Amino acid sequence: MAIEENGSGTGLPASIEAAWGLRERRTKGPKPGLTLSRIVDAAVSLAATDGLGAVSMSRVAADLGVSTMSLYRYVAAKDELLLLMEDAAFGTPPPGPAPDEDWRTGFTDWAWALRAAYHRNPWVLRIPTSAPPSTPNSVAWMERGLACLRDTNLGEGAKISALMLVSGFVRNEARLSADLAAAALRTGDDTGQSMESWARLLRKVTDPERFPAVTAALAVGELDTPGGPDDEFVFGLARILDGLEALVRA
Amino acid sequence: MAIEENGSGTGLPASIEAAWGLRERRTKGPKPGLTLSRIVDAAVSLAATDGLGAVSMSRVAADLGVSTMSLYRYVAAKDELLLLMEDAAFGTPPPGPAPDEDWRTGFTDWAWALRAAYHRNPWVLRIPTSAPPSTPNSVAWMERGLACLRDTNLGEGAKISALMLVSGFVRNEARLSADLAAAALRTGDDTGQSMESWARLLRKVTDPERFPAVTAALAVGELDTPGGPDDEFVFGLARILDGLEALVRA
DNA sequence: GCACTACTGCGTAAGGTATACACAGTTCTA
DNA sequence: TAGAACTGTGTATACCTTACGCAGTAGTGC
Repeated sequence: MAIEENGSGTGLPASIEAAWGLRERRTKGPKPGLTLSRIVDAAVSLAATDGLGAVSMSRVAADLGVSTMSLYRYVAAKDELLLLMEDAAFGTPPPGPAPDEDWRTGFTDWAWALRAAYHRNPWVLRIPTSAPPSTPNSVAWMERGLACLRDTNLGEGAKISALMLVSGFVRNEARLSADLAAAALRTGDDTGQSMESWARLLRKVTDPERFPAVTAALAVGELDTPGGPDDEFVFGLARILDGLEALVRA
Repeated sequence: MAIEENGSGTGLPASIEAAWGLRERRTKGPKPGLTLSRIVDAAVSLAATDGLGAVSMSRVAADLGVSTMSLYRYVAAKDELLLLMEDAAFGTPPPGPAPDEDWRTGFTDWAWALRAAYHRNPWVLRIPTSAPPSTPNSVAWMERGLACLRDTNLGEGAKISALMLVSGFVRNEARLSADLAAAALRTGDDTGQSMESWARLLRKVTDPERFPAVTAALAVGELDTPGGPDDEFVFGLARILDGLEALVRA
């Protein structure tokens, strides 16, 4: 990602500044035939249909009917395009909490909304992360999350820590279930049975002597009947929010 | 990742079965000049010095003094090599909890040890994840984690959920601090100041009207003085374990 | 000892990737 | 109207993974 020193001094790449609405376009040369958002949209729909692996500069350009290199007039490197794709995938966050809403219900809604965004765009999870959030929608999501914690007695640092804790959890959980779904697709099972096939694998490979705890877990057979697909998420979120609540009450 | 149907029927790729010690080697042809572990070691030390991006099949082969294609006699695809690299990076987990140890202290130690493993091998965080853990050391780490929860009243499903919750948190936290360190390296700040430079960026870009909560957080200035590098980890782990403890006590 | 078989390592090549650079054409500004 | 600035594009480079076929080697069965 090329960070060039430009007038605005944000240290952001030019394309990201453009996404923020800074950086008015120069009026000199020929009118651009493309827009940053048209490029990003094309890349996003490509990722949605064929996966992130299908997103190459040439493929995106071909879908837009332009040459590969013309994309580089809008984006300095592929990294930047990926960053913008991520921003587009998240979109505008849902409205913040109602004025007198309990912080916990607001925060819970926020977490579920974030999870839904990942589920809508699972390819986002395959984008290699590079830096703290700096794109408009990412920061907007952050804003909404922080707003939920507004009326707690947490310090600002703690609020941000709590936010990172929950958003990290959501991302992780989404990644896990996406991996599970992908593995299921590879082995041909349907998604519900992929936990089961993992359990079957572990049973074949773990010896009870060396892996007593794993063996015990497998013995109960709870792994084979995974229950609803939301269970893992519900469990983890409840634990984290319980832990936060203990802190807020203190 | 090519999954071929072989005798053992684990559904695992041949190289991973070899890592488990299944699959005795055939004695027919010429003696192999390489070993799986020599290949993995070379790849790991390459990643350690030059980053995961430097790990290409040709580069690894060159470091071993063999041709690129000979690696494919030991590994069916690069994915498999990456999986084995990850397994090697984690290594054998520390011993499990003492017999009468409190679950919480044992679990805490486990989380810190996992974090240390990530910090020793930050390139692991750049490996795209693909499936639930199925390599020897990964499962061994899982075993040790589950062992900590042995004497709690949690169901086996809940134990696994708790394990995934904590291990996901650790991974996420490690990824975050690695990203921060990488960003700092890009901008030339030292690592301690990278939070500060992120705050500076946000200040430039967020307008108080649209982003009141973010602005408030920035105003306090707590972001600029990040405290110790462990703070975020300590905070998150404490919250999660508090949440788990509430469940265990109930 | 000899054929057979299975295996190893390697050279070549195909098809993909990102992107540096030069160049022609276009549009606004002085 | 000249010049500057900007756009799109073609070409070229330097990578990448990996499919395939071939030559050589080490055991096995006769």
